[in-house]
Amino acid sequence: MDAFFASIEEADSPIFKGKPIAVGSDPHSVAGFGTGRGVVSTANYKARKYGIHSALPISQAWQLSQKAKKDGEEEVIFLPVDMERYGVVSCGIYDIIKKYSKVVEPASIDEFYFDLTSSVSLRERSEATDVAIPEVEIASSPFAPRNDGNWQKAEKICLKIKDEIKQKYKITCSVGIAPNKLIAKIAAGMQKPDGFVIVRQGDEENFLEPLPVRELPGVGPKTGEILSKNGVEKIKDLKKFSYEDLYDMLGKYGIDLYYKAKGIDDSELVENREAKSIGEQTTFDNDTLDAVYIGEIFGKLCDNVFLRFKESGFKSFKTIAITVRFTGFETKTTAKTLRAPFDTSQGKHSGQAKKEFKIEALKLLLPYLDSRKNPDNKLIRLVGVKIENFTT
DNA sequence: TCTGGGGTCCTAGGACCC
DNA sequence: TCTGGGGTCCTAGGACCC
Repeated sequence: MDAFFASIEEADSPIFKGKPIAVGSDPHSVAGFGTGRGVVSTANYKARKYGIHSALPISQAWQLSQKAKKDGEEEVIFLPVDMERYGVVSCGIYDIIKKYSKVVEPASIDEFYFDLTSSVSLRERSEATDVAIPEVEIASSPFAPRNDGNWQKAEKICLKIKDEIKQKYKITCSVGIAPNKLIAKIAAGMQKPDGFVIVRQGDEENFLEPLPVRELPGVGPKTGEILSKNGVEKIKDLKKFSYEDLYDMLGKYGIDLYYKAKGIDDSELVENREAKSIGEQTTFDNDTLDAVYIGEIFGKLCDNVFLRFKESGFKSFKTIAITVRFTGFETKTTAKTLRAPFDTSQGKHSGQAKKEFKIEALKLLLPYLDSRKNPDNKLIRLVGVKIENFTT
């Protein structure tokens, strides 16, 4: 999906239409200062023109908005994240895709992989084949849609899906059609927003070669830096190295990269991923060592995590982990795996089980509030709690 | 200058077992 | 006094993704 959160807000509230929007934490705009300490989740394209983008500190986004206002442009509309709403839309999009493909993998709240090899013949019998093929122009790209058999049927289905999503939710998405997930993902990102890119069997390497290596999923700032120091800027440059070279450079991940650079990816679609952990964390408005205040917030996090776990359908978990982040961003974690799984389903009143869980979690947190694990009395910026190792 | 919140996966070292 | 090799589980930290 394109600028998913911001697009939904824009579609839901006509008064926002055409205005610059940043969805994220509260900028705390008071008396001419933006003091909020979160980041931007999603900015729509209008706001991106101001230099506002995902993960930008909200205070900086606020500054950019103020500057734009001074220059006679529109102020940015800052909106809180409404996950529940986005989740509902995400499910609706899944349902639309599911009509056209038997195998759908939700990769995140706004990304889906779906397999059209098996459903193309299915669609011959149904409505997608009745859709007129719109003229699709991909500016002088060698990867532009062409007329050829099943690829064209796949193309029709994807155009239909794009159209249904646009009709129902008034938002756009970008689609990549390719022989595997790796290429499809990169292709989908190539022409955002409202993009549509097809990379056929055999074209994978030509498609990848000129792209910056950072375009490969999994190559982030650190790996990018290591690669850059070894003279790798484009995906093409990766091919100068044997996989032994890449293993020496990056460990096991180097082997992955060796194949990715050649466009090779045989990973299967995963339709139902089970959660492996459930956690919540909060950054305080002001760093603090106030045990009562921290305890209160931490207790709420525990309550939420416990509730979400009960809703998950799992019965018990084995590991509790807590996170503490100090002023200066130094972050510590403590985990404890219980001898017996923590059973939330039976044997006790659920209120009792929750209380016991909170006590266990609190035992892990407390040393950070006093000299045991915080001898310098550093102020705390964030606390979090997470559970993992689930059993049914 | 400041750096959210929800996750997944990997690594390294230590404890422990046979 | 000097000490292998295979394996599992656990903890802490880090890279990465949306």
